[in-house]
Amino acid sequence: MHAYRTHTCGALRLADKGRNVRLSGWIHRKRDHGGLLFVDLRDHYGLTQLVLHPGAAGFADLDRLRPESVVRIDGEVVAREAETINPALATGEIEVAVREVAVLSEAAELPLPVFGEPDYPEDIRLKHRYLDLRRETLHRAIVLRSKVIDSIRRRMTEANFLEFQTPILTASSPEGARDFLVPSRNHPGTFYALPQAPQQFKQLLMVAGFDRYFQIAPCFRDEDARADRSPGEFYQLDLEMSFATQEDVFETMEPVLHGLFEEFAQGKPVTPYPFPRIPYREAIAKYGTDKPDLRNPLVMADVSDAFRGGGFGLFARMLEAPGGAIWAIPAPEGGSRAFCDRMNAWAQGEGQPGLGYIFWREENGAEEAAGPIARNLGPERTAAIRAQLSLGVGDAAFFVGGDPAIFSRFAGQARMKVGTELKLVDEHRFDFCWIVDFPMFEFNEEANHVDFSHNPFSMPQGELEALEAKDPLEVLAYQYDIVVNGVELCSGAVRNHRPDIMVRAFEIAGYSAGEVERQFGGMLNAFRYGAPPHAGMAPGIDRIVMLLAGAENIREVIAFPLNQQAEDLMMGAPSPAREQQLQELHIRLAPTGPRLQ
RNA sequence: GCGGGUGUAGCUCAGUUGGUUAGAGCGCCGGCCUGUCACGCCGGAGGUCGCGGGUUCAAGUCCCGUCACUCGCGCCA
Repeated sequence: MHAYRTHTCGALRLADKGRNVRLSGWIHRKRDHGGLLFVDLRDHYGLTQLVLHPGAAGFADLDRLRPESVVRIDGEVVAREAETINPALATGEIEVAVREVAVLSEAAELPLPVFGEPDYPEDIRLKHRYLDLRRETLHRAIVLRSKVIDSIRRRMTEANFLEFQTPILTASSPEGARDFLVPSRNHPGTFYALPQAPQQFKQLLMVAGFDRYFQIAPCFRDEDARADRSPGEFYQLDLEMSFATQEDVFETMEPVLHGLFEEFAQGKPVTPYPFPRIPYREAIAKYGTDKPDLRNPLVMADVSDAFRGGGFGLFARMLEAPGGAIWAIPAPEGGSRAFCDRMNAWAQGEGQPGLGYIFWREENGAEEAAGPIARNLGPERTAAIRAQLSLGVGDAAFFVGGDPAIFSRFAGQARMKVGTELKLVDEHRFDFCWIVDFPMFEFNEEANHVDFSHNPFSMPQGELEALEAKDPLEVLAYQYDIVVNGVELCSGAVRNHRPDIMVRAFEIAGYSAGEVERQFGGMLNAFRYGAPPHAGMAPGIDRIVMLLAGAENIREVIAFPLNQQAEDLMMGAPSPAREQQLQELHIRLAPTGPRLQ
């Protein structure tokens, strides 16, 4: 007989009745009736009920042991009486009558319960992560993560991608985040950087002729955490394709992402491909954000014309300022004073002066537009707005005005708030879209010069000609994001593989050719010996799993996450270095730094 | 770095207008119990009300400061 088990705790069925079996696992829960003891034995695979009578060998052990102790038992599979069958359990038709018990590992009193999964403080959960991971929801989420990654590998390999490893100890790469640095022992005063992404290496693999690359790539960025962004490290499905256009990347990855989500969506519908492609400026205008949640059907509209020179003075004045605009958020079936007041109060809570509105109702048999804006604007203009937004009696519209560059973000929040409040957002869907045509440059007001708006290594649309001929702020890039349910999964781009175009692009952003050469000489040189046009992207693995697991927090899909302060409470990282280590690394700490005695 | 929220037993939380000895459920410890599966019943231990200061006859409760946790902003393509 095997040293620990003949079956797992999820395996036994009625057909096994009469078998002598050996099981090992954790004591999940005990129900002690004095003259009768039930024990739920748990392992990765499931739960099996053990039953013991007093005097049975091992009764005293199981009676005494605390939950989460590990035992091995020998016993006989017996059928349960009809009225004691537990339909909630896969093994619920049987139980194991225990003959013998071996105690493999006794558990001390638990710092957090495994059974029942009550809310527990994060710091305790993280400090005892191995216990937390035993709990069913977290255990399931980590299993899901493993299966998702397995599915990604399979799909990428089927699409003719090869998986590569790229260096962890490397040089600072051109992403904009703060680097994690690793001091060099052999080269005093110098540092490796952990990769923020394998960006340059994957491009070099294309230059090296490998055609299609992917990697489940660890990425390191020393930036602060968010609920959907773990501090320090995260994983991306990093990929790159040679001789590929933007459209080629979309066509290749849409089946992969669609198939992946469908496989794990548990019946929730996933956007069929081709996914919608929404230009950046259109996304801002319609949704107020470059990561729109398309489960929300509301689309905003520019209603400046209806207000220009009109009787509603506040908005009319805003429109006189250069670039001023008024946007409307339609609110079908939101046409009540109570709802409009509630939205207005919400806006004030968000630090806004308020949220203007019109709502349409029937009063004494006549249709009427209500609210202060309608009163001041007059019936003609109010009717024009209603027509433009295709609204009717019982509906409302909300208005945001000023400089769209400033208010668009809030308008987007208001769109989501209205959609959520009116229950227009279908939670049981995965809605994909591409955001395309990002501007190559933006104007940095503070520094008073033109900056790259996203990745400086993207290919400008129109290439060198566009850079020479156009206003830089009008140049678009072959740069794209993929968005699911309002979550930005990743961005990607057609890369700029032409040194001359790169030097010109950097020049526009105020960098000299010499500086570009100094900082990115390695990659530029590579492009001087025959580089294929190439493009790629890098969806975040943690966020994909989060969406598929329905998790609110990214720590729920990472086995051993750092806390919000980027500390590992279990292993005690970061920690001070020993004096000898510092000496070897040629490092002397500033007086404020922590010291290891 | 900034803003919001939270902080009372190991955990989740209640605690009235400032007023006697700060409570409940879960967990823990002990006892009883032969069909439970959130087993049940009885009993017990467990509190610097985050910390510091202030107001008051009296502070868990009011005020000021501070710390921790958390969500967001900045930052992060």
